[in-house]
Amino acid sequence: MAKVLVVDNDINIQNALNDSLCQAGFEMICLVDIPMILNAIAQHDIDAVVLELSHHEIDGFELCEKIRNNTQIPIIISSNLTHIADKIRAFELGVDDYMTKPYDNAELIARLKALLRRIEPRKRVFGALNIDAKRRTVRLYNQEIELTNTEFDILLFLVDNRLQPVSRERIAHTINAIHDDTGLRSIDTHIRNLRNKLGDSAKAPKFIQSVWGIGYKFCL
Amino acid sequence: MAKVLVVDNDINIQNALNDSLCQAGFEMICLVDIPMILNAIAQHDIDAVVLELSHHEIDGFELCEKIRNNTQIPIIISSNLTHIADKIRAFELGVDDYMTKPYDNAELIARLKALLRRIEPRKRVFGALNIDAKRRTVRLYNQEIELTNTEFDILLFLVDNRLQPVSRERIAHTINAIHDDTGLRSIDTHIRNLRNKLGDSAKAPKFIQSVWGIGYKFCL
DNA sequence: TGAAATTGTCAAGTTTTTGTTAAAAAAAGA
DNA sequence: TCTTTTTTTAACAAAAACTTGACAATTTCA
Repeated sequence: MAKVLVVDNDINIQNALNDSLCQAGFEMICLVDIPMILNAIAQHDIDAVVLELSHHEIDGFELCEKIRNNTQIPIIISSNLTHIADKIRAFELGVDDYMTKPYDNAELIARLKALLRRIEPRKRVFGALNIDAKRRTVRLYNQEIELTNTEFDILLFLVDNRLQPVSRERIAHTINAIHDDTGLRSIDTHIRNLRNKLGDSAKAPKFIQSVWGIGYKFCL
Repeated sequence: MAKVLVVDNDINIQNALNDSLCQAGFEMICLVDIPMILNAIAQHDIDAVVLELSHHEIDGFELCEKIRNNTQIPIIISSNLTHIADKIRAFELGVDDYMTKPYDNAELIARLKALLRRIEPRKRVFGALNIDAKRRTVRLYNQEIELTNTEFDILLFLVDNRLQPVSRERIAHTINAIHDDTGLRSIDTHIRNLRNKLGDSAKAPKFIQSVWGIGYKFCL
């Protein structure tokens, strides 16, 4: 089931949320340390974030920004701040929903579900292709396929931008924090190896399509 | 810009919403007839729906259901019903957001934007022509048309400067970071190919019109 | 009307980009 | 360290897209 990260240092709220979330079939973890939060998200270990804005130690807006720099993970704000300006600021930072306290946990869960059914986070299933981002495994026709790290990262990146052509530069960025703009052609080789392992071909692509002059796209 | 369908028979709200939406760069239409609503949505003519639940003539919940039977178009509820049960029922019917009156229109717009950026790409629609900038696809009469990169870039540039003539120099700039002012005539060829693919002609242009002595313009 | 300038069209020719392969380089394991 | 795996590079072939130039057609303006 989906795992929700709750960032709130109020123990009572944590407990109440935990009950509600568990009952609704979610898994919940609590973190209040920024590096740990960012790390957990980067590991694809989290499906959604419920974030208390007016935190004691953390600037919630700043944290939003940091999270959005790396991922498009769903974020729901839970806050005492009722001013429109705060809401709008949050939405502009890329937040998906904003609830002002006090609220009914049942509504939070309904909103969470509404958001998750839009995103379909961990379920990356495209026909016979099944990708588990957290475990970093790929199954094709229910049979596991062994990918190298780079191949997996490229596939995930393509899938998360499905139907959109992505340049070799952008692919290089995601698989290699530092890159020197040289060696973009090695991506062609990775794509070729990926295609081979997926039973795909350049001429009649089922999954990865070449986009002339741009790069590649996942076409499912 | 995105087109929002507002389903609310309160004239005051219609007007206020229209002001806010227009200012935010949205286009708005109002419909209160169910067949017309469903038809407009089926035509891919709408990007999002703002739906008043406690309508006099319409059962909002039922309409939600009908809409969801056909499409995954974003739906935001705007309602007097403040009970949790109503909210949850709406979310379970597939609604994306739920605002209880009275609310600040600025918040509605922030939420609308948050939703639309999840749903993805900006679409440019001109009659039968449908351009998706992010996916770099073009549909004419709901049928996809294959354009080369340059053709697509030119079309997008013309569309984004619609009704105003743009010179070959400016077109060349947008499709070619470095250019040497020679070979502007190749743009004529691109235009020709574009017109062919769009079923357009120089003599009786439907989309791309020649502006003698200047260049071309998108005339829709 | 007629000349000059501009645009339309088409068929090459040229350039750019991608596919493929093999081998070298780098990284990871043992 | 040595072996194995993974990644990058280089080279060539193939494919796709772009540009060019010639000529026809059109528009403008004197």
